[in-house]
Amino acid sequence: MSRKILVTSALPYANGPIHLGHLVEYIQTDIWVRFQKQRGNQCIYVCADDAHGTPIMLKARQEGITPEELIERIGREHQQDFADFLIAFDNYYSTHSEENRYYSELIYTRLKEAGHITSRTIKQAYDPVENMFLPDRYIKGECPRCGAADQYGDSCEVCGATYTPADLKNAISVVSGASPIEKESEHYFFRLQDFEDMLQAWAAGGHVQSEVANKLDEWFNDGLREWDISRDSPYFGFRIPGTEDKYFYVWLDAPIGYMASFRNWCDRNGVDFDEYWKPDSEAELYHFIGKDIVYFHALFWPAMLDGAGFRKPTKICAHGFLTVNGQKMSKSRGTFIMGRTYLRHLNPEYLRYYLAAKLGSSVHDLDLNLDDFIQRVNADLVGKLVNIASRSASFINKRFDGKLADTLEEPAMYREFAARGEAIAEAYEQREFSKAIREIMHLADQANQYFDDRKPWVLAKDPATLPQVQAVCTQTLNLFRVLMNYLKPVVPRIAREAEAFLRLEDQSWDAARQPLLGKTIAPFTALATRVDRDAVDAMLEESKETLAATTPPPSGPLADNPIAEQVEIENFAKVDLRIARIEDAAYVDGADKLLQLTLDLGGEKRNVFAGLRSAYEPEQLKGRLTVMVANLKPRKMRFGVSEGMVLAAGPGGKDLFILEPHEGAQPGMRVK
RNA sequence: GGCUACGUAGCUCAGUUGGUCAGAGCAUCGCACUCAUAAUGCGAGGGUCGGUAGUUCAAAUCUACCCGUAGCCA
Repeated sequence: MSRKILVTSALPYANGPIHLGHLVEYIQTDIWVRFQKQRGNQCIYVCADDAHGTPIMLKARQEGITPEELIERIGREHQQDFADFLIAFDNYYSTHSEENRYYSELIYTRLKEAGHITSRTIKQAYDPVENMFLPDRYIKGECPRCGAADQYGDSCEVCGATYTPADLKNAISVVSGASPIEKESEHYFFRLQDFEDMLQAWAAGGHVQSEVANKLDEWFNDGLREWDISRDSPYFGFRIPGTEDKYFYVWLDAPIGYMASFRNWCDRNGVDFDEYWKPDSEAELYHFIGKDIVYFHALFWPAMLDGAGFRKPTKICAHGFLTVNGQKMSKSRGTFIMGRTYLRHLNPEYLRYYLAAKLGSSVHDLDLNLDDFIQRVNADLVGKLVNIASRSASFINKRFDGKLADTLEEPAMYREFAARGEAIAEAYEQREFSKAIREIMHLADQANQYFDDRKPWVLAKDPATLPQVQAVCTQTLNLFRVLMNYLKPVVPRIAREAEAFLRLEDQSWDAARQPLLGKTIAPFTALATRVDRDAVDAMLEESKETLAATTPPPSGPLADNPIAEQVEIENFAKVDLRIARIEDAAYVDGADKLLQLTLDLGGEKRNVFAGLRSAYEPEQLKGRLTVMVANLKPRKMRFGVSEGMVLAAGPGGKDLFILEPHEGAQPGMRVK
């Protein structure tokens, strides 16, 4: 009997492009879904862009467009990337949709009515310039433990300390550069602890991997706490019903996006949504996710569903992270590879094959070793598998007009190949893709051995044995056909081309039980070409370049010191800037930062103390023109009175650069 | 810091409950073959299974500690 299965991959965030790390998950899910469909199950694969939250709001602002415009563009790019990697979603949607608003409000309302929502006032970091509350990642400062500069508000990347934004020294808002203040606000909370017993029972019921269950036990032992689900305006998201300026935290409506995307698909395909989501649903629900978001999917999500009267997931399938050449993906090494960059140089099915060959059901990280990738794809896919068809088809095409023999040369062997299908299917079902691939390649070895043993190239030389050649090659092509069928979820396009070559329709899993006999096949054309090392190198090179070009360094002058509030021109006019000649410059006794400058304003002389000593020798400055604030109120300092200031740029230390006018400017001229 | 994983031949990985478990593929070397996209077949070399100490008749497999790697700490 055919199963009903709804499958999701985690929703990619709509603020940047898909990279190879993302693709592990979509490829893993897609292979599993294609397998289920090939087995004859009703399997629906939905996904969507995760389109809400502060980062999207700010990125849109930075680009000078609306959040809607941003998520529309990113969503389009995501879908194109997925399509080109042969990820076959049944529906790809967005969390910024009416269906999602509906289900978010519905779930929230039901949770609230059941008493699972509370509210209270909390203190939070607030940007007084931008008038917005700041997530931890939007506050930077010095680590309170080790003093490292430029650390985020939640933890220190240098020493690993964790803390709250209030602990940071010299904290600034990344958005405006202002010092954050603490401000109170009412927040809404989801009482996760109400679901502790239910979650413990659920987690013990085989719905998560053992490693994940361990992790959950740890969390259970710590005790579950309520979850902050509201954010204050301004926020790009859904407003919470019954409030004026509170929004659902993006992580509340993101998983609900699974339902919304499915609902959207149901409405267009006449399928009953409730059949899949009602509490006693017989349909299966699988969520493929990265191990970093287990918390949301194995605690909050089942609790929300349970509390709102929906079914819980059948299984949470968490996978590990992708490393490249044994290390975290790195921009400087060129191993932070975008999906699009890969596609410009390499065949998507090769990545699918390589990842499948290494993917199991555990949460282990997996490594894309590029040397191994080249060898593996060339040896397995081209040398072993496709070669089986290539070497046997040439005889059938040349000697027998493309016609297969009427009987198999070794039927027992064929039956054995067909019988292995169940074990391979079981490996796919359990998400042990690497095991399935090992099995398939082991069979491919046997097919090559068989062909070698029969030596059709020898038999073909003697007219008496020529008929045996047809039998041997028919046997071999039949073996190839079985193997290709087993590998079809992984390399759908190659499999489709193989089907075309064998003049077959789209093959179900069991189709290969019946051998192909007596039929005429098409001429063989190359199904896969070898990976060229130059293409891999070019991809790495391009990854270095595009990242250098497209992603501005996170700490540039504008990021470190954002542009200040607007001022009226009258305010600017109050500042009297003049060209001045540095007539003399000298060190100041007892001051390690200052230089004493004597400035000539074209008649009038000024004495100015400037903090330039770390960057300039007095001799470098003498005789130069610069710009000074001429009407600055004189200020008495320990070393004398400073009558103005010169203009310079830079963060300080050696990096200070005084302004200098173009040729022709005269001391005393006003700058405006 | 606490916790969770992981550390097996040059590379990528298998190794169910401790007893032919020291393996596979690729890479390397030798031989064979020439049908095939120089693709295949046969064979060989290569690891004291991160380290140390235990439990046991017996440990890659269990325990403790240490070293290294990755992640989580809402």
